[in-house]
Amino acid sequence: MIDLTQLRREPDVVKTALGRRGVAATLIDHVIALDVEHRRLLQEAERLRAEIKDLSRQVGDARRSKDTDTAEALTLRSRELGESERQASEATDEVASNLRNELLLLPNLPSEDTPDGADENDNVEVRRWWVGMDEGAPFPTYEPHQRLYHWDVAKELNILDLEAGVKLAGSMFPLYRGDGSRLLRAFGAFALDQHRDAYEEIRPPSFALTETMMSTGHLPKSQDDMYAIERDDLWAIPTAEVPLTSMRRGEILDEAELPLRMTAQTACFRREAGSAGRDTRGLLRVHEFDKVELFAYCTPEQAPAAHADILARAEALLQAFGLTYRVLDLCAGDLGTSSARTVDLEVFSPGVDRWLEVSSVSWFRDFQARRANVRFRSAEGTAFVHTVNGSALAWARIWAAVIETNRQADGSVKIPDCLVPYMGGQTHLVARK
RNA sequence: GGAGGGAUGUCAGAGCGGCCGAAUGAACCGGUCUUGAAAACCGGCGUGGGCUUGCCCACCGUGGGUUCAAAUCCCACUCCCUCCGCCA
Repeated sequence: MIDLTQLRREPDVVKTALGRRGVAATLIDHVIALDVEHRRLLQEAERLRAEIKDLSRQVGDARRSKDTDTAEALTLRSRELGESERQASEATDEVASNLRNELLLLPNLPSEDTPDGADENDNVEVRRWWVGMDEGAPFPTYEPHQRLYHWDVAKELNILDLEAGVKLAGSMFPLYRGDGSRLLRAFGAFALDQHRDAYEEIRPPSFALTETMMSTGHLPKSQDDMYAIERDDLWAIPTAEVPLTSMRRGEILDEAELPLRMTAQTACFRREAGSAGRDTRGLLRVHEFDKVELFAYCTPEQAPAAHADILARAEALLQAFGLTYRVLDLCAGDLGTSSARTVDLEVFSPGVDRWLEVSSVSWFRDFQARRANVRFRSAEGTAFVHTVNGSALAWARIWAAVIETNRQADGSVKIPDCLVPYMGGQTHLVARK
């Protein structure tokens, strides 16, 4: 949620900033008008309530001094006011609720460093990395044996059974088998171990309350992309960001606790409502995938470093896996609702011959903290924390990229060295009967 | 799923329908005393909102209701504790 006080004080700043993401100025003017109306009604309701409270006190005094006539008269007067107060309060609540609903739909202000642009085509490529780049090696040219789709490689090796997934849960719910499943486990175990030095490992619930989904900004706007369990009023989490951001919801943290860093691997559920028919092959786009998330509550001053740390860790994993990747600075038009600044990581996967998004590292300023009401106390008083988070990493696409990139001429797939201990010493995936 | 008990500030813990945003104690912050510390004593000490910056309003698990007036009475829900049932 954006800061209403800021909207009042500098409406033009907000309009310009949100205009960069395509929000119409008239929409913001409407919110401002609602706010003015709300305060007008609020004052009236509060004035009436103050008067009733005062009369009630007088009734009490009159009753104590056995002045029944005065008490009766005051009671009558107060009862009349009560009706007006009830109406005024209802009107106030209605406008307040409209105001809140509109406010919840407004996205965050992009940071100053976020590049201009309308959509993903305007994202700015910051840099690329590939094995040997530091020693002067050119961008990799991939061999023919690496140009096989991962779903075909997987079939040869019997490590993925997409048909079985379809049978169980419908399309885009993958089922991993044998070493394929073990590889997935290795990814998660390795990554979580890498983050242990600074991030507390959390295993949160896979479902969340509506309120929890509201806090990160996934509701109400992206409702159609979420799986709902209506009977129990729960939602399947689309990322561990959802539970982690709400872990300290409604609390005031001690400044000394910050930055408070956590990591969690969870299943992530996404309906992908807007992308039916796109990327339906293999693991490019799936309804359920495992992901390790890095998260931090921090002070505004700590936020840039916290953001940089998450990005560095995600990159370190990609480098450890030996994958080619690029870093994109997302433009204002492509930013997620809650984010002020986002950097995406995309790996190049030679089989499908495409860049695949495997991480998104975002800084939300106090947008989510305001929704979740997470504050910190310092010498200067209390203020909302900043939240930052990022994937390190989303495993389905990493799995695909490793399978394609590391396929050898003999058809086996070399396991990245860092994962070998997590694969029980196994160095290659080979066809098994 | 059934029966009973509970939910009040950072914590513990009072609270009669009427100066109750809330006693008291602890913690914490400041001061006096002290060479220093402890003790003692004095003062301070929740969050949010509105506007005429001094006042007003809201908040005692959540949401409704009764009343001139609700932390207090009534209803529903949530969570915690105890017991029974079921269960990986």
